[in-house]
Amino acid sequence: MTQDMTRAPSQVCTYRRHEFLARADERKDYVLRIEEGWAAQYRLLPDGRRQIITLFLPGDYCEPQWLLQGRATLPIVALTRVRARMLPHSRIQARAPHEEDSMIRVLDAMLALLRNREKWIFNLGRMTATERLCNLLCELHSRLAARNRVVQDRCAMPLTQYDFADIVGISPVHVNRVLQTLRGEGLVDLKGRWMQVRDLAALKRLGEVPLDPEPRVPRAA
Amino acid sequence: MTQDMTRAPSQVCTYRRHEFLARADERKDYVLRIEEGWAAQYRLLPDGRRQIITLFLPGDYCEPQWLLQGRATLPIVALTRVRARMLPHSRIQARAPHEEDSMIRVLDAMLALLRNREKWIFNLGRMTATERLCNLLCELHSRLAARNRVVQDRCAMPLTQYDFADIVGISPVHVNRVLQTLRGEGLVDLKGRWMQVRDLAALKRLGEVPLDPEPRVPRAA
DNA sequence: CCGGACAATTCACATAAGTTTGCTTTGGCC
DNA sequence: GGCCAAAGCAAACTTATGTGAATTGTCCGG
Repeated sequence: MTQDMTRAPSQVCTYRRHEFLARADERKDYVLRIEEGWAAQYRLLPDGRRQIITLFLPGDYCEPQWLLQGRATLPIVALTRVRARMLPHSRIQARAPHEEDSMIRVLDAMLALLRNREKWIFNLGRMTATERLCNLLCELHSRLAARNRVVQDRCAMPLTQYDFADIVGISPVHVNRVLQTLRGEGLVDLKGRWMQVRDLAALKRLGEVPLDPEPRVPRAA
Repeated sequence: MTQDMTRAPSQVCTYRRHEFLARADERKDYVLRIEEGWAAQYRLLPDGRRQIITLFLPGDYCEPQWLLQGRATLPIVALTRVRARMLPHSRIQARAPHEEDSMIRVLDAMLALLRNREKWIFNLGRMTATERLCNLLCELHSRLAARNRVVQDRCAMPLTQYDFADIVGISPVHVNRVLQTLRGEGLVDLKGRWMQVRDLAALKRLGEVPLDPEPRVPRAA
């Protein structure tokens, strides 16, 4: 009864698809580490327009901001069945810096996710539909690869074309058009919850445009 | 010679329009607090496409991430003549929590700017050109008002229509079209580096769409 | 007071992407 | 194994926004 709770095994929780990991303005005294499945943080308008702001993949901390703010700001929904580990703040603070789930590590992961938003803003503002989708596919591929979830250029891809649409800010119909083209050109193959990357280099050429190396006086084209 | 440098008067620096406050990958051991003028953090493509990621207004810390990362990631350029105060890390760390420029305060300001990106992502992804511009004008109005820089519904507005375009992700020509309309409808008047808000309520109705109050299963329209 | 550069404006036209609708396929579940 | 809802797909049509290019306005410095 008097054992150190900060060392006790952490609680695992599961969510079904479309279930909420968090609702707006909900109080939170823990952080989730996704073990399995995908989740998304989003904003939704009464007229139905939805924009996904953050994607959480296996291995991601969801949502580290809770550490600093004590509550969720935006809803988070499970895109698939999700298994996650609950990490109470006390537990995180008790970890030594080099340990897993230590404060620094969690904050570091948080910064990485936040830095990524710069890229998303750029994408939404200045890239064409094709570029946005290629960029997203590259991002997912590399994030999954970093977690050893890509084998032989194949990885799970649980996003529906509606999900894609709400990430890259275009219509579902247009997502379909673009994916058809990419498939036709032999770049990627999305089929049955799986993605097969056939030509990663080409995909990167289309989606990961190089930033201007030398700073010039910035002006619109 | 042996006085406490963390209490010495901080250095003030000035930049002319189009001058860089930071370049990509530059090492930084200080944070700037903008005293006067506007600056922008952006990404630029070789083909000329530019997207502004963050706007820094008087009173903002620019760029707090430097505190945690030790270097800039994206270039920052002065949109006007800028006067800023240099706050070395050592100086910030020496401040007590309740003091100005203390670590908590700076980090807090950082979080506010980062949280704002969620709104920008939504805007770029799911709002029409008119909505985006109205939203931006509302944001600027309220940020300036918070710093007591709005008098009688009038405030400085140093952004060119090219700048607007690179913030809300549309073409300069279209910015012009939309602003004409807004002026014609008596909502706002942009003229000669000044903005006059004639109908703030209407502007908010157009730009600050309410988030969906009750979480539903999110789906594209 | 003038010249030059930058900013705003306008117009005609091009096009990427949205909308609507319906059909087909897939896949989870009883 | 078959049913049903969800997801994928397709075609026709509409539209918001982009492009290119020329004109006008404004302002700062010499």
